[in-house]
Amino acid sequence: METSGHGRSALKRQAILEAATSAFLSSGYSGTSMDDIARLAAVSKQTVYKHFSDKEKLFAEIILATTDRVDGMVDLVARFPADADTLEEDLTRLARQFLAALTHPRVLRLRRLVIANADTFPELGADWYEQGFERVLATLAATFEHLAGRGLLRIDQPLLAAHHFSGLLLWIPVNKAMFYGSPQYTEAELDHYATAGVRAFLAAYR
Amino acid sequence: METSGHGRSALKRQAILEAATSAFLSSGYSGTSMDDIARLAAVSKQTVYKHFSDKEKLFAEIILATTDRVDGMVDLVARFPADADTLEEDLTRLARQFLAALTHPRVLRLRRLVIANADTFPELGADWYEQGFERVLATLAATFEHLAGRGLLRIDQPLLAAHHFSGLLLWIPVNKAMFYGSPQYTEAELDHYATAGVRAFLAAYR
DNA sequence: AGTCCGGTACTGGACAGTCCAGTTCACGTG
DNA sequence: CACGTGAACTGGACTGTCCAGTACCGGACT
Repeated sequence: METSGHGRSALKRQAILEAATSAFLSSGYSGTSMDDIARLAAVSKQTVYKHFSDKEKLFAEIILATTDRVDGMVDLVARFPADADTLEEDLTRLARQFLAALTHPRVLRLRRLVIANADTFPELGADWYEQGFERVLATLAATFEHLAGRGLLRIDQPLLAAHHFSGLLLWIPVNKAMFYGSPQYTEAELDHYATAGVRAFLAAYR
Repeated sequence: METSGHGRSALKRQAILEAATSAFLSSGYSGTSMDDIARLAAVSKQTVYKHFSDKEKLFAEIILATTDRVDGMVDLVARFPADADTLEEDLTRLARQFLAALTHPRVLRLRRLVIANADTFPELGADWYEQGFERVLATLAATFEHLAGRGLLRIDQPLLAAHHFSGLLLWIPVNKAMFYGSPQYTEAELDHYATAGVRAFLAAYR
């Protein structure tokens, strides 16, 4: 079974995945019917069932597919420059990119979707957290440890520091976004969260 | 309509509320049927509908009823002692109580329930956040401002400091709990989160 | 002509909300 | 202390709707 071929079948499969993703994201798991998905993909329901044995499998595939996208974020963190002169500036830029990534409406809705169905699909929530979040945090911890080795930061528990870094940045906007529909943050707001968070982080860990 | 009377009707109403709460908390909104609730309350379905016009109203009432419980937390924060000698100790105790309150399994499940249905019941999510979370944060900000006035903390934006305080403490455990079923944290883990978070906070804000 | 594939109609089950016929309970009256 | 009365409650049947998953048919391509 090829995942990105160009045959008719592969194209239909792709169309179904895209339709299902957008449907699940905007209406939730139980709010989306297989008929909706088929209609949106311009495909018969039969074809949907030919590619995915049931609704749960389709849902799981969509959620897990999104964990690839954290690779970019991991690279970003891994390539963080260790330059004493521009540390605050560099950290702020990194923070800003964190915030942009995690307050992206699509990511927020995905997050809500996973949380909402964590009871029904326990392994999905765990996978998402481990493959997505913990991977970034581990990389960030390694980066901090490296910076500490150069004497740029004073850190004894790198992973804890990484948690604190993200907590300072993300708690407010992400938390709020979970309870409200999906507030679009302005650039200025995100800049403010980034600079304030980094300032507090450096005050604590430099 | 008395809310806590002892008449037959009031007792039934109470039974329905309790049954519905536990059903919704363990099975979610759409996973709970009105028949389930009636059965669990040992009451006829008709009686349920006599007290609550429909499922949405019943759900809303349950969620909003829980916002009262933050009063205790608000009091706790408002009565925070301004003593220079024991500041770290006092803050750690407060942090520990925050953590205990927010990692209580019931609170976590409630939180998931609200987030999961924030699309369907937008005003519920907003209310919960504002009546619950923001109230505590505002009180905490006022307390910090007071401490800053006494020279115990160095704070220019009290509300931001309150956000940072809670972010340092809660981001890890709450975030994780959203994605996993409901991990029971040990006392030792919570102590660790509290002391580490407070240490970082004081390093940044003292 | 045979084989595959997509569309449509169907099945079985769940569930919100209604209706009704009969029962229990609280309570004031004789 | 009986008795009657009205309100609240019960059990269950019923309607209309929605939906996951399946069966079947007719047309296209080979």
